[in-house]
Amino acid sequence: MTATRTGRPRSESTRLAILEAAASLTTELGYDGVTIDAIAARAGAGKQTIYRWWSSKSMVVADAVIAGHLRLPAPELPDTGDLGVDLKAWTTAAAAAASDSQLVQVVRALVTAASGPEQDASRLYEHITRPTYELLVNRLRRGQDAGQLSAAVSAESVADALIGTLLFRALARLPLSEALTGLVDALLPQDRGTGAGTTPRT
Amino acid sequence: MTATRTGRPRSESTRLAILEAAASLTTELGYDGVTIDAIAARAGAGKQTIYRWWSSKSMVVADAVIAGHLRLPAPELPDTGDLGVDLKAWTTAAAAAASDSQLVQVVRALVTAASGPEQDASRLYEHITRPTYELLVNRLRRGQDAGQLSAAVSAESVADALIGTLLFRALARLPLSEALTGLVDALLPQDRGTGAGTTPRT
Amino acid sequence: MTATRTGRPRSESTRLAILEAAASLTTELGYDGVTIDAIAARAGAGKQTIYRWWSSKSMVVADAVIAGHLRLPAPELPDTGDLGVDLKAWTTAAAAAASDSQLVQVVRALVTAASGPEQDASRLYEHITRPTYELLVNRLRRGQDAGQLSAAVSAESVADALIGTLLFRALARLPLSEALTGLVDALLPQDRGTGAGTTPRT
Amino acid sequence: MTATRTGRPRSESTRLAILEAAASLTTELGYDGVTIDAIAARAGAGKQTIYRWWSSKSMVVADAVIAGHLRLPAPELPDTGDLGVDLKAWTTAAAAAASDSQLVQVVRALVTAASGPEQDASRLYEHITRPTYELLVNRLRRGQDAGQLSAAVSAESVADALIGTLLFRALARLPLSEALTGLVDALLPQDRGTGAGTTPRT
DNA sequence: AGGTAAACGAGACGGTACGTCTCGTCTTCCT
DNA sequence: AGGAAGACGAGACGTACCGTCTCGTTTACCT
Repeated sequence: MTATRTGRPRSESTRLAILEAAASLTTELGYDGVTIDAIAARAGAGKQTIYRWWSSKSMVVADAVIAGHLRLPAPELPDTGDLGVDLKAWTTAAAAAASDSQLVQVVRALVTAASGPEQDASRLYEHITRPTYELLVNRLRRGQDAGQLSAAVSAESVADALIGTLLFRALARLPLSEALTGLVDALLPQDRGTGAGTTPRT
Repeated sequence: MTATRTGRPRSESTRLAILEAAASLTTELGYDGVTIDAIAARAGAGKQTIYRWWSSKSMVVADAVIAGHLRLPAPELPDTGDLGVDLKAWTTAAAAAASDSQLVQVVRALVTAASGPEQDASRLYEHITRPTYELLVNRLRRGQDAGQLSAAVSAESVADALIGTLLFRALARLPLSEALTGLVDALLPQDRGTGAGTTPRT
Repeated sequence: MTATRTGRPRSESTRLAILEAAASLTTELGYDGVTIDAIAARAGAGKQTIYRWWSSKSMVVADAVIAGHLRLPAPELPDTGDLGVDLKAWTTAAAAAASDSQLVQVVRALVTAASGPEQDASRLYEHITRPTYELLVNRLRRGQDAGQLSAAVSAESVADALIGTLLFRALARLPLSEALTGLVDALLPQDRGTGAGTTPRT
Repeated sequence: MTATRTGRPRSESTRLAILEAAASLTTELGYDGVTIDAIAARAGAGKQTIYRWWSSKSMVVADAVIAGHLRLPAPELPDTGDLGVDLKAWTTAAAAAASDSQLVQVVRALVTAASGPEQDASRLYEHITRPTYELLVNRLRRGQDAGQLSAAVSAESVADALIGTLLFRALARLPLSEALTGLVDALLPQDRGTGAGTTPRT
């Protein structure tokens, strides 16, 4: 029994223009550089229109990410049947993403946004972090089923370690590739001898 | 051949008062609630005196952390000779720290500060991140020497994974304890059977 | 074809509150003691609202003068038919005004304001100086028509001399009354024998 | 009983450098643009040295004027024996000075400085205004003795009118030449027919 | 067709904090 | 003791955004 609303309906084109503006401004200036005024100006919208539908800057940016207007550093994770090969592919893609300063910019924006109200943070987690996280966990579980990863280890913990390493070294501006390769090697001991990662780093 | 400086020397007491004020305001109001004006007012200093020595709010707070005016979530890492036991201790301390919202607040401040100019970021890394990182790496290396961790894995990668997991789950406001326990178990397979972590999480 | 303005219209009550605040602060503290911050605070307005409509402190004060919120040292000039009598009345009123330090304060503010951008200066001239100037010139012309002032002299020059004398001696903090009386006597020779001004000053 | 002062004597070269710096800065930036810091920097002096010997910015600038480091708009007043001719010469020189924007700048600086403490103002009057004023008065008195100006008029009032007109029209940025010419014509009626001023201005 | 109601753009509003500027004082070393 | 250097507390400056508040206009649904 949805109350039949009267009055002018919400403008879809304005909604899109606002998300688009938020996305491009975040990419260009980083999260802190984005302002509601600038979003409104670029979108050709009134500020009130933004405040009518979103509670804060962080929610606008979060929605822009969720709606896909902001390209996200979500490395692909194939499933060739060989977990080691697949994780190396993910590692390579992640390292590439981390070397793209615009993507890192967006990550920092999301970290900052996630520092905001609990409600905004969980919305971001649900739509952004969790999909990647569950993709990893599921692939790891299939690897365990195939005997490529010990069934005794926690797939979630491995996913945490992979994503955490990615996040830590990206934020700290440290080289990423060897760290992830080394981690995969440490977790998949039987993979010995196939990659650069087998040589302990100095 | 230090250039003999002339003019009134920098006031040490003012420097300390500013760091103290920055620390107490961060604790009370959180990072976003801190303003340069408030720091200056509480420290009994002029704003210019702050801007003369620090480039931004984040650097003042970072210096307060470095100088120890703000307690940092730096979990202790003992060396009992048993790497598994020591890492579990570190894990427990880390989880406790992550459940202290004030400490998490400070971490977020540091992440923000690390998003600034390269120079500021590396200063932070040198003084804050690296000590913890190297502590972990060294302990892990001693564990490898004692045969408690495979000599084939990269100690750095393991440290990255531990710190990364801590950072990721703290920022995402997810429970931390099991993730770290599970990771330690995964990395020290011979430790099987001694902890709660052996039961795969659901 | 007035451009149809959009957006919230300018608040008249705020405009008045700002002018009122500027006027009272000038009277209380003198021109130099007035600050934009104080005007905003007393008017209950934001600073930006002041800067949106006025280019500088001096223009706010000038507008307060123009709008009549600040009493101006504008001596009355009657028209009794006898130019000598009328100018003596103006002289007396001017001398009284010049002995009021608050009024002199305002004059100094206006001189300072007139030192600013050409546009501001001419606005002040149009609204403040010229009315007084033209009043004098017109009265002098009627005196010439009545044969009380030589038709050969320039009425404008006489007005310049009167106002100039007033300005000079007020700024130099010199006694004003005798100077103006003496000037009137010098310009209206037929008025001989009626005033104190006939006795040369020592 | 002159106390024989001990210690290092005041540096004459520094005193001169400060006055020189004050003069050049006033010319370049106008009175409001001058700062004690800038004077100190340009003079290669410490700020304390300035504050030790002068009470305020206005006194430094005033001293610079008095000491002749700032060229003043002091028109020459010859004495050919013909008062009309001499005043016309003065008028011409004054008009030329008023068209020199740097000189007008200095005049405005002095007006502002004269708005300061009574003590500073009278010092300025004594050294700057009065010499010019007395020059005029004396020349006018000699004109009266020669029968070229009515002995009944007040020489001081005429001097006030001349200087006042000059000041007024210079500050109001109005053309000066005709105003002064017209005034001279009005005061020296016997001068009829010799100058452009006889034609009433429109 | 006219009326009602909500969303729209624009932009002014009261505020807060910013980072800069200048003031007049203070502190150090040097001459 | 005077002087150059320059840090200090204080506080005003003019700007940038915030989130709110009118305006006039537009676009739907409901008589």
